[in-house]
Amino acid sequence: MLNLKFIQDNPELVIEKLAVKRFDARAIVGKVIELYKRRNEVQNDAETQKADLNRISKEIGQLVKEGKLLEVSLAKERTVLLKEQIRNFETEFDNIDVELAQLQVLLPNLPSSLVPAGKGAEDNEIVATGGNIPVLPEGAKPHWELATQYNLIDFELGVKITGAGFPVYKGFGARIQRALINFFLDQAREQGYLEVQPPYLVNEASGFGTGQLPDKEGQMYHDATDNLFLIPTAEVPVTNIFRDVIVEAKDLPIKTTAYSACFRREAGSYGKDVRGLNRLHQFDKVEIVQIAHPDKSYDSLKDMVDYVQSLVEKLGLPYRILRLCGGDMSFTSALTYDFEVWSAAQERWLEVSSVSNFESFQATRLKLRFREEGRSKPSVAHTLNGSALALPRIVAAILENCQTPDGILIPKVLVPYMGGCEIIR
RNA sequence: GGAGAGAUGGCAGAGUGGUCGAUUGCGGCGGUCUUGAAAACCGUUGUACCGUGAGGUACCGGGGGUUCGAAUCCCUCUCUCUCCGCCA
Repeated sequence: MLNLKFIQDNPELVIEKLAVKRFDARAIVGKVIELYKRRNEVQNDAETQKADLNRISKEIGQLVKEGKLLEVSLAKERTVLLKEQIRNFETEFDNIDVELAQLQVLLPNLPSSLVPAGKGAEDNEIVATGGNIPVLPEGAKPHWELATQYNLIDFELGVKITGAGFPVYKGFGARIQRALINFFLDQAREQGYLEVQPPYLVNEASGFGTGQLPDKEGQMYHDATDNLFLIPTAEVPVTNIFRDVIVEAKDLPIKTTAYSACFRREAGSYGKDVRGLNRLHQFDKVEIVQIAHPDKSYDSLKDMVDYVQSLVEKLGLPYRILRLCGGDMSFTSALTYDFEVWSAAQERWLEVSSVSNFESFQATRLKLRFREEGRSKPSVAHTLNGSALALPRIVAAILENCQTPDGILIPKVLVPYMGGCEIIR
């Protein structure tokens, strides 16, 4: 979320920047400035009177000790009005504070200056492409047919056990999942990421910290009995490791990676978008997260984009990298690069990674700060994260792109992770 | 699920109505000493908000109450730990 003082000092900038995200911030910003000013006035009034009350209280303590009972009761009388005024100011302050907090979470993050204007997916900028689009043999099949033919994934079984969007992976299908997870984690470790295994259920404070709450609870599965949420991405628990934390500047950037299952309700999706592995309620993903110095966070972003690019390169998948336009970006992001791989039988691009710099937007909510050497005050850090990578669509692309009349060719980098299996027959 | 204990500053751990933002120890930082280091000694060491500043206000798990005054008393919620039960 945006800092209130920042909004007050830069109202025009906020309005202008959020217009790129197609968000009209004028009314909210105006209200914020008005309330913020009033809140400061009220705070000043309340604190001045509290200082008086505190002083009188001390005097009373002294007078009691000296046995001057008449003065004591006179002093007590003086506090009656003071206390009432303080109560009034505090009530007003609290009301304004609540109102400000509600307004504050309505404002999206400001997009970076690199973000192109635009409405939706069609306005995203392609900044890089790589790999070769394969020419498929006669009778090439989409991944859901291949998955059934080679007995890799049982969608029907998942429906029986749970419902649509919860496939059961079997045999080499299960194995290629495990191979990808291990490959991704090993690669991340070599890049200096610390591997962690986070909880899959998070509390409300964590959901708020990374921006899923209060607005997007519809995206997450919720356990009402204990008021816990199934994570939609490891980003939530991993980033919340750093909630209410002050780190040392010399330790930045802090690089963390985690594999987790991810759970998304995906209400409202239908049709070809949810066919096969295209969109699931439960899927596997390896996530990378960085905590960075504000001056260096765009270096971190580049580092992460380069790294994700190296993964799709190593897997030999045709890909492109998009810089998302204002209209297609998430609420919390300042700059996002999406990675898409070519799904040769479906003949469409599938998003497999989204790498974002949130700048101070999450960190402000998280109260994640860093301290420079010496005795300077702590300041708010920057957070970034990215998928590296999400599995299902990678599996879909491998099945489709690597199909041959003899079977599915396993990408070379995965063969050691598949017990030497080079082709699924 | 049953029973009990507890929540205080980076950590450990005092404090049971007034001068307590909070004794002390450890850790951290600065200094003296030393060829250097250790030890010893001295000093320093939370966060947020308001204020140009001096300074002020708040925070002892969260919320509410009693009181001129609450870390301290009362109510309530949450969480943690221990023991028993169950169990991967």
